Amino acid sequence: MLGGMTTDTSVPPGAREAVLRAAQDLYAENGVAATTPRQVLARSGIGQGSLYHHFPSKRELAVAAVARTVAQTLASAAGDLEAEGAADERLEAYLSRPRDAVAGCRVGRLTADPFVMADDELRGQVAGYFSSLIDLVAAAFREQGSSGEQARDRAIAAVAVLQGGYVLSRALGDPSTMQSAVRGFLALLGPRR
Amino acid sequence: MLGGMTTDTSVPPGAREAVLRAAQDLYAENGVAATTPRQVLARSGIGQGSLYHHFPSKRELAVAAVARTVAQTLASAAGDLEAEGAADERLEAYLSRPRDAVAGCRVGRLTADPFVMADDELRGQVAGYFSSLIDLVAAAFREQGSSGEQARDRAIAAVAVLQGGYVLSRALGDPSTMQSAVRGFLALLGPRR
DNA sequence: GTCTATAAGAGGATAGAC
DNA sequence: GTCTATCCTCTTATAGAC
Repeated sequence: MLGGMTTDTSVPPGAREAVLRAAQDLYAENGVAATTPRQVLARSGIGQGSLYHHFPSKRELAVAAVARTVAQTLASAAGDLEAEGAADERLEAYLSRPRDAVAGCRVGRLTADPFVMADDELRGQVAGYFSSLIDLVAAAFREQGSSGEQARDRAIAAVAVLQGGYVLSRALGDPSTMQSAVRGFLALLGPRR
Repeated sequence: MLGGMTTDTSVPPGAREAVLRAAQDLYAENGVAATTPRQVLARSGIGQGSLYHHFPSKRELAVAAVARTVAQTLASAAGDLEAEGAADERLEAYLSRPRDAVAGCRVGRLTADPFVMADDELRGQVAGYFSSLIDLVAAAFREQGSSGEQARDRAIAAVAVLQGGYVLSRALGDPSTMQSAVRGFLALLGPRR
């Protein structure tokens, strides 16, 4: 094989690629509902009709672009959580890794997006992301010694701290708020590891 | 005095009141950006020009409606956090109180709203809410024995768990996810109280 | 496949009668 | 103060030439 297809971002541009990347970036900035096809065209540099040649509607574009964002974000998390080494170190590495907190979470913000929440498939993509992420984190907690229900509650709390950290950093315009949230959570977790 | 003015919701309707309440509800459902003046008119039952008689623009309506939501939500939190009794019990009561988690946080969701984030005053209202809320929670942690920086980190983590709990409950369409997040956090907090 | 031009509708706001 | 009617712009999507 000559490289994966779903998440490879280092490929010759191409119109379809350019459109998808522009859409992903614009969704990260303003969400799906507020992003117009015109904006996607302008940023990707292609012409009017070309967008509708590759994607029949705004909705189909959103499905494709959100799928990529979900796959990329999940792969990145798995990279930390399924790395080699002790489970507690992997958890700490994942939770405290650098994040552009003021920009917000590309997936989490979609839970407030009316266009996404009104569409079953888009909604399902977001649900799938968090379901998988929680499973990954819960597996690490189980490995580290927590058992069953406790591991799952801790995993959900951990992912919530990150998502809430994004919300607070964004609200306050302060990247350090995410760090405080993670530090506060890890301190509680720490003593008994 | 005959009752407070800023947050009283039990007052004769009146057009301005009806408009504000309709706007607050619609913002909770779809956000500010996606809520049209037409929708506000339809839900409040008033006529077209009447909206613009009370509020010069969509933006001014948003400023007034968001101010009310912030004041109400903060007052509700203060009710729990500044009640009588032990600080740890007030914290637990606040964190585990019933919430419509799948609906999302009326204030937190605004951090993903492009209309809000593009406007300094609206953005400032959201920042003020979280700043005050964190202060309230941090005060309780300090009272309960945590000191200085640790109390603040814990407060930020606690508020993040709630905000992230809303995001996860909404993403998964499952109210129990908020409960798991809070349970996971309280379990870590519990042993050393 | 890509472009320019354009149509149908919704969004935000205003005019002016009552 | 409240209503109906209306205006202009932007959004989404399509048509059709190249």
